Amino acid sequence: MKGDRTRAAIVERAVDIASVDGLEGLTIGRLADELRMSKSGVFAHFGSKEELQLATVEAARKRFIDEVFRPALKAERGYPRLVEICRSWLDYVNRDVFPGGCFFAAASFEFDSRSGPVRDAIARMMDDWIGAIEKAVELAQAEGHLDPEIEPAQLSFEINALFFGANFAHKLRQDRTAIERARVAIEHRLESLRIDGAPPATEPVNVRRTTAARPDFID
Amino acid sequence: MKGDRTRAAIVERAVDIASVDGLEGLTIGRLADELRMSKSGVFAHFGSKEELQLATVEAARKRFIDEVFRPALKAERGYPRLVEICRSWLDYVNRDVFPGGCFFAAASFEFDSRSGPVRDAIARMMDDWIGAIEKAVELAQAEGHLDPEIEPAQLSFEINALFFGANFAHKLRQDRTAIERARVAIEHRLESLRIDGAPPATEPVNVRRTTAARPDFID
DNA sequence: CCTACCGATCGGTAGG
DNA sequence: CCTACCGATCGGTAGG
Repeated sequence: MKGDRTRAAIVERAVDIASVDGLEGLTIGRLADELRMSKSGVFAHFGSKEELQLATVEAARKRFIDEVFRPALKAERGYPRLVEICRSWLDYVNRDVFPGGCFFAAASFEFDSRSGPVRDAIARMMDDWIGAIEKAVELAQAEGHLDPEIEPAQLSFEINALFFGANFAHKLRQDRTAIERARVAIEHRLESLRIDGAPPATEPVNVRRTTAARPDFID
Repeated sequence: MKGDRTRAAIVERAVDIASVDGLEGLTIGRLADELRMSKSGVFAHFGSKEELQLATVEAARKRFIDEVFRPALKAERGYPRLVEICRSWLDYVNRDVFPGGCFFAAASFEFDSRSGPVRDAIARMMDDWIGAIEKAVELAQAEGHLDPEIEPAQLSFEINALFFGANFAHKLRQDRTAIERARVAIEHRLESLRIDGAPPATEPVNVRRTTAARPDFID
């Protein structure tokens, strides 16, 4: 009982640390310090750093589903739900659900050239998530809301790419137009595939103009 | 002279290590082992780990420009060059110019929630690179090849996002359709903005169908 | 560029 | 859940 609550507290803290400093940057000593526990007290809950990392990925997965995916399922099945999943994702980055931005974007790029159980857990999560977007596309097609010719795997690839692009521009470039740019790109794309008469997205699509360019890319 | 060659060898190795294990995962001890040098021999070239990281980012920048950007400049100014920059980027991931995939995608997501000179160097590089894409868009507009209404910053945002999505799907998901999906998405988008009569891209755009979906995203 | 070393921290263990 | 400890490795230094 109490052990479970302690473990949960450790793992939630681990998720926040890892979203900023990475799953390899996560250390048992730092966790212990921040939670005012002994290192061995933290360690005992997991038995190895790898098990701690796996528990951290799993906790991040649950937080992601609770904060991003489940709320979007309330939207009407078909085109509205597909749009809502995308808006929910963009809102999740804006809301700082993880202090370091999207946990799984960071973890994906950290582990994409490694091997082992941690990489596999991250890849499984991303397969599932992209599969969920694909399923939303298929449902929108089945409802007669979306062009039946578009391949769900292609569209979910594009949507996910724009999510990562938004996270990147928002966090690294501190570009305050990033989220809106991604929303506009996604909703223009979806709108171009929407069947006449299907329920539209609730807000209009608007592009804002900003300034641009740096000349001196080559030294 | 000889010191310069040694330093260059250290830094090239550092780039390869960091593309796989990250700029924080890069250690002086491992570099020394792989290059059969003493730790202090490696260390003396830089004076601190941070300076080593900065030298590593700079070497990666040069390799990126040589392998991705400069070759694409040979293409005819305007629409053809814009397409060629995108193809060059996708080819660069396919060719394994860095063993861990795109160095700057990995570095961007590793440092996007940190502060300091290393983060700033990565952000500057990405600003410059995205600025170079913007400039290619502006040139295509100036040549009368591309819709003058599209905002260069919006289009370069979308293109860069699809690059990251390609790197992600190719490296983490080991999806062999990833590069082609990104190419199709980018070239469809560019084609939709191309002015009638402007020089087209050299190859046709083709979407291949593949299988999809996993059902059980929520446990 | 080397040997030899420093204190701090890493993941992990023993024993309670 | 703790104290007390282990060998290995970290970034960095002294002195040559």
